[in-house]
Amino acid sequence: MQDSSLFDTAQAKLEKYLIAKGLRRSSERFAILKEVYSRDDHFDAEELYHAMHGKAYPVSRATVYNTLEVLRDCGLVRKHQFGEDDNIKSRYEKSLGRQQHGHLVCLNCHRVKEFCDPRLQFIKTTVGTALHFEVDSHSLVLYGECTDEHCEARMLGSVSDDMD
Amino acid sequence: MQDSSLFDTAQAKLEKYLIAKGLRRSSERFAILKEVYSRDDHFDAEELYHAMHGKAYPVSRATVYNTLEVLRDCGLVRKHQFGEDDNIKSRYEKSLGRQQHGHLVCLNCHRVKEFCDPRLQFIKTTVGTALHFEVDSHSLVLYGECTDEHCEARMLGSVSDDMD
DNA sequence: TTGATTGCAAACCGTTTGCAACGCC
DNA sequence: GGCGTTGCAAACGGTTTGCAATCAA
Repeated sequence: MQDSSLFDTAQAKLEKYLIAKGLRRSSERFAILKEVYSRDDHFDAEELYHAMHGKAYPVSRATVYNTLEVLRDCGLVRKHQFGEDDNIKSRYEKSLGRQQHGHLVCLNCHRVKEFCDPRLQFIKTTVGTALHFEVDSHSLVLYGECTDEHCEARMLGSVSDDMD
Repeated sequence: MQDSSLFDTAQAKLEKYLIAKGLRRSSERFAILKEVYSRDDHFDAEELYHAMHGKAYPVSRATVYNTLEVLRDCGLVRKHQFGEDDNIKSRYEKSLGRQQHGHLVCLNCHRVKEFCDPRLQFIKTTVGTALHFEVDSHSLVLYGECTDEHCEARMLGSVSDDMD
């Protein structure tokens, strides 16, 4: 499924969700969805807010937060809190058609990488059964330092694809 | 290693750390350490602040935060951000003599359970190698619903041992 | 028309900070 | 005695909320 059709599918899903819930199909909501699905990074609310201001539908911060919550409710975005320091703000990513994955957070350059490991599924099942717990979702974050060449470069101020 | 000797060890470690760093061995710091090591739950700063006010050394919020940071620096407490809702505050737990573990967070009763799974270590190693990443630490949180009898009871307002 | 949604700014809440008083070294 | 630490309250930053204006239904 390529990019544009992924957005089409997301848009259809949002439309269906809004109608089902009796919510309005405002242009702001679809504009935000479009921006979210044009991105491949883990952005925060402020970054999304600023990105929207270069677009046809600049929106307020309140609408950004409200809409992100709507998109989360209907499974179109995932929200993360990559703690481990004083970085307190939430980060978001599109979720349609992407399986849940773990994250690597570099404590130097703050870039985020993703990974999948099938063994995690076994852990969820084993632990859930052993501790009488019905697991809905999970968050696995590995903190450390990326050892590829971009990292040092980033610390000196150059830009790259998936900052923080 | 039983409880009191665990605190003794922690106290010795803190003392050593403070001296090494040229920091002062204030009574507040040791009082907070004592409270932290008398607990077996995942508490937040506010809970610790209130707990200290029943003790010989009531301390200010500023001191709570400052000291928790000191204890974290010397490896005596771990800090967590159990997101997945609007719960934005950090939670802490003693760490001396306890290996890193995963957490199960019940979305109903907000209780936190712990678990260890050796397979997680393999994931860290595999992923770290594959993605050129030196893993320092990790956070694995499973969200869902605990199915034991306490859960419903808690939702009706009764108290228990490890309220989130 | 009309009630949900938006935008703005003020409120909120966990956490941090500035500064005077305190107390360990 | 000097300077790190504490306590207080005010500031901070991300997020939420109240309310009037707007707009989809």
